Amino acid sequence: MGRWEPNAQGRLAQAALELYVERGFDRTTVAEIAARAGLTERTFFRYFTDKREVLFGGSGELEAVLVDTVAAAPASGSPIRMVADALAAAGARIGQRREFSQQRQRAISANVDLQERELIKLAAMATSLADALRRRGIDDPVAGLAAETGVAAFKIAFERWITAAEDEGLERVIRETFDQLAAVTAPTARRRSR
Amino acid sequence: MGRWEPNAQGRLAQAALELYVERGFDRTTVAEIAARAGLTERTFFRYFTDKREVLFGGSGELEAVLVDTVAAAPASGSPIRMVADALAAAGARIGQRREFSQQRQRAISANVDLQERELIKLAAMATSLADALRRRGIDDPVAGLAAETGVAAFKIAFERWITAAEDEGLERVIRETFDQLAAVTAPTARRRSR
DNA sequence: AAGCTTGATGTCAGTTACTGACATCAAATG
DNA sequence: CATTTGATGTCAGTAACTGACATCAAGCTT
Repeated sequence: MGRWEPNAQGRLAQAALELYVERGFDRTTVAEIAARAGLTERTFFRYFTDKREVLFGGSGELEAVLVDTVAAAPASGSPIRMVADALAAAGARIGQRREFSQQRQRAISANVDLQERELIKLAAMATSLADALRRRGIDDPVAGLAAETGVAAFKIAFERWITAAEDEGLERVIRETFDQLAAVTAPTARRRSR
Repeated sequence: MGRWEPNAQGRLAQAALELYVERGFDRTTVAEIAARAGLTERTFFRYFTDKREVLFGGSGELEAVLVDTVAAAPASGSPIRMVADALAAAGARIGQRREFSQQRQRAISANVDLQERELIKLAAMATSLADALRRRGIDDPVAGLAAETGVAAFKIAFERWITAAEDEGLERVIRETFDQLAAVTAPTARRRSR
């Protein structure tokens, strides 16, 4: 048996999520999180750069999925197709833990600081996607546009998935949302009801 | 002559921008900003909710422009068209102060906390746009998608405008970017090089 | 004009996120 | 067995932000 309980980082993340849901992000102190995990405040800050980051541990892996998927995509696909596939692959990962995602999102929705952090994680995903596209020979502005609009679609899809009465499968929702995207951004041809 | 120098809020905002550019956001204390404006730290926090907000004073007006433009848009246009027009109108405002925007963006680019704040302002714009669209009878998911992808396009346009060698006119860049958007998100027809 | 009210500002004390420097101590290592 | 290492703790400090109360010129009332 080791000197300390195992998985300090995981215990901290778990304790933080519980407390953020129980009493809200700003009525939770880092000292409380650490105490619930059987550790001290100082140790919390060795694992997480700040009080918000504790909810965003998986974002590095997700970015890797995006980048790898784009890197491995067939060259025959359009940029937006590559982006859609990458985000669907990421969605397949996230989609496996809907219960957790819902709890986490409940905490985030209740606090602006956490929303800011979520947004910058999504922005980082967009940046990684755009870089990956450029490595596939796709120039700006297409690379940037495909990445940013793709992430925009992902946001919409994620929200629909998380608030739905039952689990429709995040990957599937993402694909449906990308189908709708094409119709929405098409030039003003239809609907010209003159 | 009044008891105090006029325009305390403006002086604080000016001093903050200067200091953020001169030595960076996190090497600037609120006390320093206040001192440069001839005020105290406490007064700073009466005008701005936090140290970041001081760079985002205009965001309320911008949202109003977006909402008003969508509300007044001809019913014959598509949702994405309404969004494009609204963002172009907002762009016309911002576009008049390129020098200021560049300085401000230099400060933001150098600091993650400021980037987070900027992202949530953009997200708020998207939310307002979506709400305005719904008031025009456009349902989800179209309203949400048009708003989010529109703001995504705006981001790309703004970045191009701000980094360009010379001022091409933000409104014009926005319109060009929306034109490219349709091509990017179109289904995989072209480019099918099999 | 004397007195009262108001509103912008200042002062001060307190909480909490976060950081750097140093201490501890069981386990791994040689 | 002595040494090193790595995860944790302790402690002191900075700075963002908040609440409570004080100040005082300008304007209003009578």
